Amino acid sequence: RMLREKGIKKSDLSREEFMKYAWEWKEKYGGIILEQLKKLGASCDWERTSFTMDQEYHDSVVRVFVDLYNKGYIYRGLRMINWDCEAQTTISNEEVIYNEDGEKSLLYSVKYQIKDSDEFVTIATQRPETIMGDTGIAVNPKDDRFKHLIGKKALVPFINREIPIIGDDYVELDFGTGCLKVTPAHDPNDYEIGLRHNLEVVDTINLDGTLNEKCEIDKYVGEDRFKVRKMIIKDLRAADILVGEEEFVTKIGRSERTNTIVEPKLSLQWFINMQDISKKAHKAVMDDEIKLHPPKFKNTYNHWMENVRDWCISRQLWWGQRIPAYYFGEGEEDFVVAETIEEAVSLAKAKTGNDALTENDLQQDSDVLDTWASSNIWPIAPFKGFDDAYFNKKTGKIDKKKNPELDFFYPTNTLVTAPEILFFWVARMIIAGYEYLDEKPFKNVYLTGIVRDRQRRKMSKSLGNSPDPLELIKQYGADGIRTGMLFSSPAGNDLLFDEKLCEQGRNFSNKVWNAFRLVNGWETTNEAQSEINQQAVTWFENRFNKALTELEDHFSKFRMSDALMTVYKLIWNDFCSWYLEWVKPEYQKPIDQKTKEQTVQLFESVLKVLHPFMPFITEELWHQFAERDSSDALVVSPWPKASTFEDSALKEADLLFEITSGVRNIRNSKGISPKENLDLVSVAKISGIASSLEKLANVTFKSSNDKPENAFSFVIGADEFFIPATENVDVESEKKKLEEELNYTKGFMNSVSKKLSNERFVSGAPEQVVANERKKLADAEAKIKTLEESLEKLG
RNA sequence: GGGCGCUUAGCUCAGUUGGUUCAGAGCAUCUGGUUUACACCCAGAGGGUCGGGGGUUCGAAUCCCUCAGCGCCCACCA
Repeated sequence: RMLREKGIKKSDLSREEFMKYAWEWKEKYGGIILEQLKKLGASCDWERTSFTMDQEYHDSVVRVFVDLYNKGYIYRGLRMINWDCEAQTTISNEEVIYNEDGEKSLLYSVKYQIKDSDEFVTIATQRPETIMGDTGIAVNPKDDRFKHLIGKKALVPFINREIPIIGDDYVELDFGTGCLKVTPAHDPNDYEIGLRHNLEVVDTINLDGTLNEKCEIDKYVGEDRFKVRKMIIKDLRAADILVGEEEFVTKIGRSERTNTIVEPKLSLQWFINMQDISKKAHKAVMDDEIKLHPPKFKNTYNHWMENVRDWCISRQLWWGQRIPAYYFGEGEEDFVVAETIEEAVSLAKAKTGNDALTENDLQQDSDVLDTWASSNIWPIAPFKGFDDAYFNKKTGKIDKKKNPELDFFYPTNTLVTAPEILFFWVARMIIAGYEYLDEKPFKNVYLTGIVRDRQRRKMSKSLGNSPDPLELIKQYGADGIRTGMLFSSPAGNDLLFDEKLCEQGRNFSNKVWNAFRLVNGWETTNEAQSEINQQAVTWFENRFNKALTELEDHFSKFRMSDALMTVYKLIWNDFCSWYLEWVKPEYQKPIDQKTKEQTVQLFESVLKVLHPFMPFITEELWHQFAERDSSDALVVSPWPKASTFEDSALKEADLLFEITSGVRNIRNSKGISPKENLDLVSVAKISGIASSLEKLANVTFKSSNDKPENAFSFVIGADEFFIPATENVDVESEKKKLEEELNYTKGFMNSVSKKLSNERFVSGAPEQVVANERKKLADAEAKIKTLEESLEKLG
């Protein structure tokens, strides 16, 4: 495409010149991609980049082809390819241009006589010039109009060839006439039908687009196919068997090079027989020896593998590994397959018995291998697995024990790739892995989503909706972008890229940075650690371990955005909003030495779990907290080990937070400033956390059985909390609030007791579930009692 | 046409074998707050009949059937 934009046509170039341009492109853009990855903080071994067209890799690809050929997996077979009659060459699918609006064409209806009968069938065709290549007529077996004809013979107009009428589902009931002429040599679909029904192949068109003598009508021989179309229409009309002409729009393919209409042509291509070679690869995934993430792709994989088709590996291109087949004649068997031309010569001599053969008598296949036929050995080739030292040519197996690098990297942990190449690439790597090492190439396959924009459109050059990574990094920082992208990549779904998420990521980096500024700025004192701070530290240690356990679970299931969200909430809500506020000394006052040290330690643990998402800021802070050299860098520091956590410590803090929120709620709704210290009265037994509560909620706690007269209140569990008011409390609105809560609780209690009075529930449900319901009932009853008493008091 | 999957708050998505108040999170929205690490911020609130209908069950977002809509992969109309 780049060359086309420069106005250079592929036909103007030789293979060598084209390759030069292709390499230039690769050097330029391959380099840019690597630099972008580095800027984004991808943690890779940059010394080990590899490329499938590197000489060594190239040699491995050729070696594999020869090996698979010798093992009998590779064969030559017929397949439809695109032929350019003017340029006299095959062209790849990419070089066929389809006019988006289609081109107007005519659909002709032609009568074919049924043998030994006066009956006719009418077929529809765009290409009457191929009539002489017809070797069958197909109808849909469900078509009542025609099914009585199946098994009979029809006669091809003018030449009276007898052709069978067959039933095939391929035929549409409501297109054309419902009868299809089958011309296996000149149409890909007809070829497939022909294979299914063992139809003869009659190739009536020469490589230059003229008809040959196989069409059996002398005046057409040597004439161009389009001229013959005009001639035959005339003849059909004259014979009174052309019964209809209908205009319709068709998408016809034209050659990019010459703009001539592409001729489908049967040609010998190279195939890999997939049936046997793919069996182990199929089983490995079905048995979870290799795990696909998300697991739904297991179904897709299974279906593909069960119906695996032979793989056509030759491509009519220049860029790629040339097929190492060398021809010495025109016959179907007049070729040899060899890694080098020298070997080919000696093989050819042996095959022909002609000792005079030289390199000049051999012609290498002009096609190259499908790109996936080289990338399928990606887990092996970069580690030189196919070198003579490790690859046994006789057995066709690799001994990885002799190759420490390969032994170390094979199998690798996880392959990260896009779902649309699950078959093209992933499945074929697995197949190659079992073929050459009898072992899986990787343990996990993580299939990412496709990056789309906010409107779910794919990122594309023409839409201009793909942002420049470097520009984004300038705006939001690499950490911000990574975080933004991971926020939006739930496992197995497409990744809806939105700059807003990068902004959220940037804000998060900022939050972390500000937390650092706070902690780093604390002066210390020798005072003993207060009970409050000690409680806070204990709580956060437990909270951290719980989050770490969750995090490990998410990672093990490859749920990246969930993992990120766990860390995000741990830091923003638990560490910053609760913990730091809990231990934070008064303005410009010092903190005790022990709490500061513990806080820095906790902060460092938090940095560790954040590091995979935000490598830059976490590494920076890691070195701000202490003098550390590169061997102590965060990126190589050990991942924290999840230890057990005390649920009781977490529960106690939950109560603390709940009461604090209750107080804040009242402040908010009554317009009381957070700075104003309030009295908080309750019978609740919270002495253990009272001092922490006083700090976090800015209250003075008074344990008392007396309910204050003029007070705001809220209920937690079965306990009521009062904040005595200085002004008169609106009794009605307090009552209303309590009544609402009472109603809700009563409704809840009803549903629970209804459940418990159901004989079948109590006897049917597991004990644990029933016990839980009973507890719910008891709690609700206690709460109702409290609420009712309070309402009574309010009158 | 064949196969796979999806439909839960305004948006993007969690919800593991049906049973802890299970209807959730983040963002967005709304209310109040700035000499105190952070307005790129703090505190709080509202918001969903879990696509429609039917069934199984003591109990369904979760299992089954059906209808509707959407997406992806493969094969593609003489």
